[in-house]
Amino acid sequence: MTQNLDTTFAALADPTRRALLARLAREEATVMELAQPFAMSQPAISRHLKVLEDAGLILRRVEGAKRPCRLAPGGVVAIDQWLAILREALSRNYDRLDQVLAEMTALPTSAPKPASKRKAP
Amino acid sequence: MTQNLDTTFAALADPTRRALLARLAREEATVMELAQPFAMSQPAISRHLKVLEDAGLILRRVEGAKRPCRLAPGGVVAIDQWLAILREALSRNYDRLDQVLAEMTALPTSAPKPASKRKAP
DNA sequence: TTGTTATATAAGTATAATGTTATATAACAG
DNA sequence: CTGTTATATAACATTATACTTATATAACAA
Repeated sequence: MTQNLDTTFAALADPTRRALLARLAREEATVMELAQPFAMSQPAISRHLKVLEDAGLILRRVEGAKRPCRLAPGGVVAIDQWLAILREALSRNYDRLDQVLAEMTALPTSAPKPASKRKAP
Repeated sequence: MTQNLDTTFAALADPTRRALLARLAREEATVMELAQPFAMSQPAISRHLKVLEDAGLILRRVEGAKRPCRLAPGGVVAIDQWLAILREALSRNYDRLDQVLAEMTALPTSAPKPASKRKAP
Protein backbone atom coordinates (compact mmCIF):
# COMPACT_ATOMS: atom_id res chain seq x y z
CA MET A 1 0.00 0.00 0.00
CA THR A 2 2.57 2.58 0.97
CA GLN A 3 4.11 2.67 -2.46
CA ASN A 4 7.58 3.97 -2.95
CA LEU A 5 8.64 6.63 -5.38
CA ASP A 6 10.48 4.24 -7.68
CA THR A 7 7.29 2.30 -8.23
CA THR A 8 5.08 5.35 -8.64
CA PHE A 9 7.31 7.25 -11.06
CA ALA A 10 7.94 4.08 -13.05
CA ALA A 11 4.21 3.47 -13.27
CA LEU A 12 3.73 6.90 -14.81
CA ALA A 13 6.57 6.41 -17.29
CA ASP A 14 4.44 4.34 -19.64
CA PRO A 15 2.04 5.87 -22.18
CA THR A 16 -0.49 3.06 -21.91
CA ARG A 17 -0.68 3.48 -18.16
CA ARG A 18 -1.01 7.26 -18.43
CA ALA A 19 -3.81 6.74 -20.93
CA LEU A 20 -5.53 4.38 -18.49
CA LEU A 21 -5.27 7.00 -15.76
CA ALA A 22 -6.61 9.70 -18.07
CA ARG A 23 -9.56 7.47 -18.79
CA LEU A 24 -10.14 6.87 -15.09
CA ALA A 25 -9.95 10.60 -14.51
CA ARG A 26 -13.24 10.80 -16.39
CA GLU A 27 -14.99 7.93 -14.65
CA GLU A 28 -14.59 4.60 -12.93
CA ALA A 29 -14.27 1.67 -15.35
CA THR A 30 -13.88 -2.10 -15.39
CA VAL A 31 -10.91 -3.95 -16.81
CA MET A 32 -12.66 -4.81 -20.08
CA GLU A 33 -13.89 -1.26 -20.50
CA LEU A 34 -10.38 0.00 -19.98
CA ALA A 35 -8.88 -2.57 -22.35
CA GLN A 36 -11.30 -2.02 -25.20
CA PRO A 37 -9.71 1.07 -26.83
CA PHE A 38 -6.22 -0.46 -26.83
CA ALA A 39 -4.63 -2.66 -29.45
CA MET A 40 -3.35 -4.87 -26.68
CA SER A 41 -4.41 -8.11 -25.03
CA GLN A 42 -6.48 -8.19 -21.86
CA PRO A 43 -3.68 -9.77 -19.81
CA ALA A 44 -1.43 -6.89 -20.76
CA ILE A 45 -3.98 -4.38 -19.46
CA SER A 46 -4.47 -6.41 -16.28
CA ARG A 47 -0.76 -6.18 -15.61
CA HIS A 48 -0.69 -2.46 -16.27
CA LEU A 49 -3.52 -2.07 -13.78
CA LYS A 50 -1.60 -4.06 -11.22
CA VAL A 51 1.37 -1.75 -11.69
CA LEU A 52 -0.89 1.28 -11.20
CA GLU A 53 -2.42 -0.28 -8.10
CA ASP A 54 0.98 -1.07 -6.59
CA ALA A 55 1.97 2.52 -7.32
CA GLY A 56 -0.94 3.87 -5.27
CA LEU A 57 -2.45 5.45 -8.35
CA ILE A 58 -5.65 3.41 -8.56
CA LEU A 59 -7.91 1.37 -6.30
CA ARG A 60 -10.04 -1.59 -7.30
CA ARG A 61 -13.10 -2.98 -5.69
CA VAL A 62 -14.84 -6.29 -6.26
CA GLU A 63 -18.28 -6.15 -7.79
CA GLY A 64 -19.38 -9.64 -8.76
CA ALA A 65 -17.08 -10.82 -11.49
CA LYS A 66 -16.03 -7.26 -12.25
CA ARG A 67 -13.23 -5.21 -10.71
CA PRO A 68 -14.04 -1.56 -11.28
CA CYS A 69 -11.02 0.72 -10.98
CA ARG A 70 -10.87 4.33 -9.89
CA LEU A 71 -8.15 6.84 -9.20
CA ALA A 72 -6.43 6.85 -5.81
CA PRO A 73 -4.75 9.92 -4.35
CA GLY A 74 -1.74 8.25 -2.71
CA GLY A 75 0.61 8.14 -5.66
CA VAL A 76 0.07 11.71 -6.72
CA VAL A 77 0.49 12.94 -3.16
CA ALA A 78 3.77 11.06 -2.77
CA ILE A 79 5.09 12.46 -6.02
CA ASP A 80 4.03 15.97 -5.15
CA GLN A 81 5.77 15.80 -1.83
CA TRP A 82 8.99 14.73 -3.45
CA LEU A 83 8.77 17.26 -6.28
CA ALA A 84 8.45 19.98 -3.66
CA ILE A 85 12.21 19.74 -3.18
CA LEU A 86 12.82 20.53 -6.82
CA ARG A 87 10.14 23.18 -7.00
CA GLU A 88 11.60 25.03 -4.07
CA ALA A 89 15.12 24.94 -5.52
CA LEU A 90 13.91 26.01 -8.95
CA SER A 91 11.97 28.94 -7.61
CA ARG A 92 15.00 29.97 -5.58
CA ASN A 93 17.13 29.88 -8.74
CA TYR A 94 14.49 31.84 -10.53
CA ASP A 95 14.47 34.53 -7.88
CA ARG A 96 18.23 34.69 -8.06
CA LEU A 97 18.07 35.13 -11.83
CA ASP A 98 15.61 37.96 -11.34
CA GLN A 99 18.06 39.55 -8.96
CA VAL A 100 20.97 39.19 -11.39
CA LEU A 101 18.90 40.73 -14.17
CA ALA A 102 17.94 43.57 -11.89
CA GLU A 103 21.59 44.22 -11.10
CA MET A 104 22.49 44.15 -14.81
CA THR A 105 19.83 46.73 -15.47
CA ALA A 106 21.04 48.88 -12.62
CA LEU A 107 24.68 48.86 -13.88
CA PRO A 108 24.35 49.59 -17.61
CA THR A 109 27.77 49.48 -19.39
CA SER A 110 29.72 46.98 -17.31
CA ALA A 111 31.82 44.05 -18.59
CA PRO A 112 29.28 41.79 -20.34
CA LYS A 113 30.41 38.11 -20.27
CA PRO A 114 33.31 35.81 -19.38
CA ALA A 115 33.39 34.19 -22.89
CA SER A 116 35.06 30.80 -22.42
CA LYS A 117 37.47 29.48 -25.09
CA ARG A 118 36.13 26.63 -27.23
CA LYS A 119 37.66 23.77 -29.17
CA ALA A 120 40.40 24.20 -31.81
CA PRO A 121 40.38 21.93 -34.94
CA MET B 1 14.42 19.98 -25.95
CA THR B 2 10.73 19.24 -25.55
CA GLN B 3 11.28 16.03 -23.63
CA ASN B 4 8.40 13.62 -23.48
CA LEU B 5 6.69 12.38 -20.37
CA ASP B 6 7.93 8.82 -20.73
CA THR B 7 11.49 10.03 -20.53
CA THR B 8 10.88 12.43 -17.66
CA PHE B 9 8.91 10.08 -15.44
CA ALA B 10 11.36 7.26 -16.13
CA ALA B 11 14.24 9.52 -15.18
CA LEU B 12 12.62 10.15 -11.80
CA ALA B 13 11.94 6.45 -11.22
CA ASP B 14 15.52 5.77 -10.11
CA PRO B 15 16.75 6.45 -6.57
CA THR B 16 20.25 7.37 -7.69
CA ARG B 17 18.89 9.97 -10.07
CA ARG B 18 16.55 11.39 -7.46
CA ALA B 19 19.48 11.63 -5.08
CA LEU B 20 21.46 13.48 -7.75
CA LEU B 21 18.58 15.91 -8.20
CA ALA B 22 18.27 16.41 -4.44
CA ARG B 23 21.95 17.23 -4.36
CA LEU B 24 21.57 19.69 -7.21
CA ALA B 25 18.63 21.25 -5.40
CA ARG B 26 21.18 22.50 -2.88
CA GLU B 27 23.77 23.77 -5.34
CA GLU B 28 25.32 23.33 -8.74
CA ALA B 29 27.94 20.57 -8.91
CA THR B 30 30.35 18.90 -11.31
CA VAL B 31 30.20 15.26 -12.33
CA MET B 32 32.95 14.19 -9.96
CA GLU B 33 31.39 16.08 -7.09
CA LEU B 34 28.10 14.38 -7.81
CA ALA B 35 29.70 10.95 -8.15
CA GLN B 36 31.74 11.11 -4.98
CA PRO B 37 29.07 10.11 -2.41
CA PHE B 38 27.91 7.11 -4.43
CA ALA B 39 29.26 3.56 -4.40
CA MET B 40 29.12 3.58 -8.16
CA SER B 41 31.56 4.17 -10.99
CA GLN B 42 31.97 7.54 -12.68
CA PRO B 43 30.65 6.25 -16.02
CA ALA B 44 27.47 5.13 -14.30
CA ILE B 45 26.93 8.62 -12.89
CA SER B 46 27.67 10.19 -16.27
CA ARG B 47 24.94 8.07 -17.78
CA HIS B 48 22.48 8.97 -15.07
CA LEU B 49 23.22 12.63 -15.73
CA LYS B 50 22.58 12.13 -19.42
CA VAL B 51 19.21 10.60 -18.61
CA LEU B 52 18.37 13.58 -16.40
CA GLU B 53 19.46 16.00 -19.11
CA ASP B 54 17.37 14.26 -21.78
CA ALA B 55 14.45 14.40 -19.36
CA GLY B 56 14.71 18.19 -19.09
CA LEU B 57 15.53 17.92 -15.41
CA ILE B 58 19.07 19.30 -15.49
CA LEU B 59 21.22 21.56 -17.63
CA ARG B 60 24.98 21.35 -18.07
CA ARG B 61 27.41 24.01 -19.10
CA VAL B 62 31.03 23.65 -20.17
CA GLU B 63 33.61 25.17 -17.88
CA GLY B 64 37.07 24.06 -18.97
CA ALA B 65 37.29 20.35 -18.46
CA LYS B 66 34.35 20.43 -16.05
CA ARG B 67 30.65 20.19 -16.79
CA PRO B 68 28.76 21.72 -13.89
CA CYS B 69 25.15 20.61 -13.68
CA ARG B 70 22.18 22.49 -12.30
CA LEU B 71 18.46 21.92 -12.13
CA ALA B 72 16.30 22.80 -15.12
CA PRO B 73 12.60 23.62 -14.82
CA GLY B 74 11.34 21.93 -18.01
CA GLY B 75 10.86 18.41 -16.69
CA VAL B 76 9.01 19.42 -13.55
CA VAL B 77 6.75 21.75 -15.49
CA ALA B 78 5.88 19.02 -17.98
CA ILE B 79 5.07 16.60 -15.18
CA ASP B 80 2.99 19.13 -13.31
CA GLN B 81 0.95 19.89 -16.39
CA TRP B 82 0.18 16.25 -16.88
CA LEU B 83 -0.57 15.57 -13.21
CA ALA B 84 -3.11 18.39 -13.35
CA ILE B 85 -5.49 15.95 -15.04
CA LEU B 86 -5.28 13.57 -12.10
CA ARG B 87 -5.38 16.29 -9.49
CA GLU B 88 -8.54 17.73 -10.95
CA ALA B 89 -10.24 14.35 -11.07
CA LEU B 90 -9.15 13.46 -7.55
CA SER B 91 -10.40 16.71 -6.10
CA ARG B 92 -13.70 16.22 -7.91
CA ASN B 93 -14.00 12.76 -6.35
CA TYR B 94 -13.11 14.21 -2.98
CA ASP B 95 -15.79 16.87 -3.24
CA ARG B 96 -18.30 14.23 -4.22
CA LEU B 97 -17.35 12.18 -1.16
CA ASP B 98 -17.82 15.25 1.00
CA GLN B 99 -21.26 15.68 -0.45
CA VAL B 100 -22.24 12.07 0.18
CA LEU B 101 -21.06 12.33 3.77
CA ALA B 102 -23.00 15.56 4.22
CA GLU B 103 -26.16 13.88 2.96
CA MET B 104 -25.66 10.95 5.29
CA THR B 105 -25.34 13.34 8.21
CA ALA B 106 -28.38 15.37 7.17
CA LEU B 107 -30.68 12.35 6.89
CA PRO B 108 -30.07 10.35 10.05
CA THR B 109 -32.34 7.28 10.08
CA SER B 110 -33.53 7.28 6.50
CA ALA B 111 -33.00 4.77 3.73
CA PRO B 112 -29.26 4.27 3.50
CA LYS B 113 -28.40 5.34 -0.06
CA PRO B 114 -29.90 6.83 -3.18
CA ALA B 115 -27.27 4.90 -5.20
CA SER B 116 -27.54 6.75 -8.50
CA LYS B 117 -25.64 5.36 -11.45
CA ARG B 118 -22.99 7.78 -12.68
CA LYS B 119 -22.72 8.52 -16.36
CA ALA B 120 -20.39 10.57 -18.53
CA PRO B 121 -21.18 14.33 -18.81
C1' DT C 1 -25.18 -28.78 -14.72
C1' DT C 2 -22.96 -26.29 -18.91
C1' DG C 3 -21.52 -22.47 -21.29
C1' DT C 4 -20.13 -17.56 -21.18
C1' DT C 5 -18.11 -13.44 -19.29
C1' DA C 6 -14.62 -11.04 -16.48
C1' DT C 7 -10.28 -11.18 -14.81
C1' DA C 8 -5.79 -13.15 -13.24
C1' DT C 9 -1.72 -15.96 -13.68
C1' DA C 10 1.94 -18.74 -16.11
C1' DA C 11 5.41 -19.42 -19.45
C1' DG C 12 8.08 -17.70 -23.05
C1' DT C 13 10.39 -13.98 -25.61
C1' DA C 14 12.17 -9.54 -27.20
C1' DT C 15 13.79 -5.21 -25.83
C1' DA C 16 15.53 -1.93 -22.69
C1' DA C 17 17.83 -0.37 -18.43
C1' DT C 18 21.73 -0.50 -15.22
C1' DG C 19 25.75 -1.64 -13.87
C1' DT C 20 30.75 -3.04 -14.89
C1' DT C 21 35.78 -2.28 -16.91
C1' DA C 22 38.55 -0.44 -20.45
C1' DT C 23 39.48 3.26 -23.35
C1' DA C 24 38.91 7.85 -25.74
C1' DT C 25 38.90 12.91 -25.59
C1' DA C 26 39.90 17.33 -23.94
C1' DA C 27 41.67 20.62 -20.74
C1' DC C 28 45.06 21.75 -17.42
C1' DA C 29 49.67 21.85 -14.96
C1' DG C 30 54.36 21.16 -15.29
C1' DC D 1 55.44 17.69 -24.99
C1' DT D 2 54.11 14.73 -20.84
C1' DG D 3 51.45 13.40 -17.19
C1' DT D 4 47.10 14.13 -14.66
C1' DT D 5 42.29 15.33 -14.10
C1' DA D 6 37.46 15.50 -15.75
C1' DT D 7 34.23 13.44 -18.43
C1' DA D 8 32.31 10.58 -22.22
C1' DT D 9 31.89 6.40 -24.92
C1' DA D 10 32.30 1.32 -26.10
C1' DA D 11 31.53 -3.34 -25.18
C1' DC D 12 29.52 -6.48 -22.38
C1' DA D 13 26.73 -9.05 -18.59
C1' DT D 14 22.71 -9.03 -15.77
C1' DT D 15 18.26 -8.00 -14.68
C1' DA D 16 13.77 -5.91 -15.49
C1' DT D 17 9.77 -4.65 -18.55
C1' DA D 18 6.27 -5.36 -21.69
C1' DC D 19 4.37 -7.90 -24.65
C1' DT D 20 2.43 -12.60 -26.45
C1' DT D 21 -0.65 -17.02 -26.09
C1' DA D 22 -2.57 -20.45 -23.21
C1' DT D 23 -4.88 -21.51 -19.18
C1' DA D 24 -6.98 -20.92 -14.45
C1' DT D 25 -10.61 -19.03 -11.46
C1' DA D 26 -14.85 -17.15 -10.27
C1' DA D 27 -19.30 -15.24 -11.11
C1' DC D 28 -23.31 -15.24 -13.91
C1' DA D 29 -26.99 -16.98 -16.99
C1' DA D 30 -29.44 -20.80 -19.00
